[in-house]
Amino acid sequence: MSDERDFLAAYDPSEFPRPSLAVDVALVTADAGSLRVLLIERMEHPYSGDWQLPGGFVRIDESLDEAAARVLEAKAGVSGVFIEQLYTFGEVDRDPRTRVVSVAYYALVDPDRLTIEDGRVLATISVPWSGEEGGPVHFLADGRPLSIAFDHAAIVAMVVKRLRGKLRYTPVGYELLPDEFTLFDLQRIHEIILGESINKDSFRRRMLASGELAPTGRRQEGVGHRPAAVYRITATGRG
Amino acid sequence: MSDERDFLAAYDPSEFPRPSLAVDVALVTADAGSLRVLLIERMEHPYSGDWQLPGGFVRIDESLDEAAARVLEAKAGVSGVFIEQLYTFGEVDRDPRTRVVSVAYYALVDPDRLTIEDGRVLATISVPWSGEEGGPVHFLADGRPLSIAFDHAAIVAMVVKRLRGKLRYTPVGYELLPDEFTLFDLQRIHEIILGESINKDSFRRRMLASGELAPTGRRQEGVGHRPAAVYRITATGRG
DNA sequence: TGACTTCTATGCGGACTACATATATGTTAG
DNA sequence: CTAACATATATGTAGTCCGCATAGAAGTCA
Repeated sequence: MSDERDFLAAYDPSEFPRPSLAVDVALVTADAGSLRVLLIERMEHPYSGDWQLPGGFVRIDESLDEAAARVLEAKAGVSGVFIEQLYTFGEVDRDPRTRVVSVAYYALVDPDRLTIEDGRVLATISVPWSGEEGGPVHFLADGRPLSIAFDHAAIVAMVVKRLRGKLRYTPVGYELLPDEFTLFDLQRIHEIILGESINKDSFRRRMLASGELAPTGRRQEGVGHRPAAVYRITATGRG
Repeated sequence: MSDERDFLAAYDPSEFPRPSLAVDVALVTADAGSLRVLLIERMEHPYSGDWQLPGGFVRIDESLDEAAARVLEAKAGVSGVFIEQLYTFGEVDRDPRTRVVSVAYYALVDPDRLTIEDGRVLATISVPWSGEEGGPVHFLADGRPLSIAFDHAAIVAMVVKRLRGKLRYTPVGYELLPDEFTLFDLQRIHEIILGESINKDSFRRRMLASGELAPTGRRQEGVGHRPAAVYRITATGRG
């Protein structure tokens, strides 16, 4: 039984080399007809000039969830948003410098709550596959392709797949909207995530029947046509 | 920017303490009307006498998937089965000895392919919640409750939740059956995973319409009633 | 040979969705 | 002030899928 030796290694870090442990966070938004993700420009080797997700090493005295929230706050200035663990990436050569295993998280936020600082970009995610097939995705800023560091493109690809999967049975779209919204706003979010158009009437009926929406009594103003009713989420929808 | 300091820590393990990284594997089977999971009795402090999942530390030169497969082979004698990453558990105090972050995997296997050695048990998983609510699960061996080490009960609870979720849109049940099976065998697997009975006719129609089943032309033998047709999985079902 | 058990096939009603049509309610142009 | 316009909202209809019920088929066993 090698358990004993393994535990010595765990107690004494100098005994056996162990992987470093990091978190990377994909901060995702839906805007202008596309999913978008916050990327940071790398200034150092390796992948200098490429773009990466906000990330950082896990400290010895914080949980993974805490590390992800800390990284999101420190490198994207965002806190208090929906954030969830996605998957852990552990290929041996995913970081050319040293062995780094990364626990990937994704966060969802209303684009109005974001401010983009220097050296950051809210890249458009281009998804060349439909449904939940999976596959690579591409990144654009101002219409030009971005080069992505490490395996971070694969992380974002998995986020898209996860979002599409969750949308079939969970009210994930609300996290990408402000507190109050119209049914069409919500439909637009669903269409952006799924990458396909949705039948308007079915969508309305489904959403209103779900019990997750509560009318505020208010309506849109100054929209040049009949104003839509404004809704917010019920407690059950938020759970 | 503290990246520089963090990277020094990554390069020089003695600079900053870093979490240990382990994998734990829940080897799951369906038998005798219940989901079951392989547990190993602990012989040492902490949790001496309690039961745990097969697990081990991730080596510096192997990927997470490789580590999980190695652990499953070394501690359960099983290889070549379905295995998939589940979730990464990283609460600070989940191991009282030292900080250990664990990437949990789950594996599915036909019970006939298992041999249970000394100090192991194929525990029955008792699930006191329905649907995909989630919540705690309990473990029984020979009708008596087992005490579970670390957070491994929570890991298995998440496996059950994941299986129920996957079953709605994926042919996960095949992994728990031998190569050839009847429709009722498959239905029994689904019922065990979901924890509720399924309408027989709807299930038949749904499965046959899915295109994932191919009749072998053979039938059951010596069953005391009309024998059921024997099926195997098509290529699309296996993907 | 006939009773018995389970498999297999078919029919029917309800629930849900996609698509089509009709009506309501605001803005804007003349 | 009124009519054109645009979109929201409501209603209707056909197709699909699921659950339930019924009936026939194909084995074993007394």
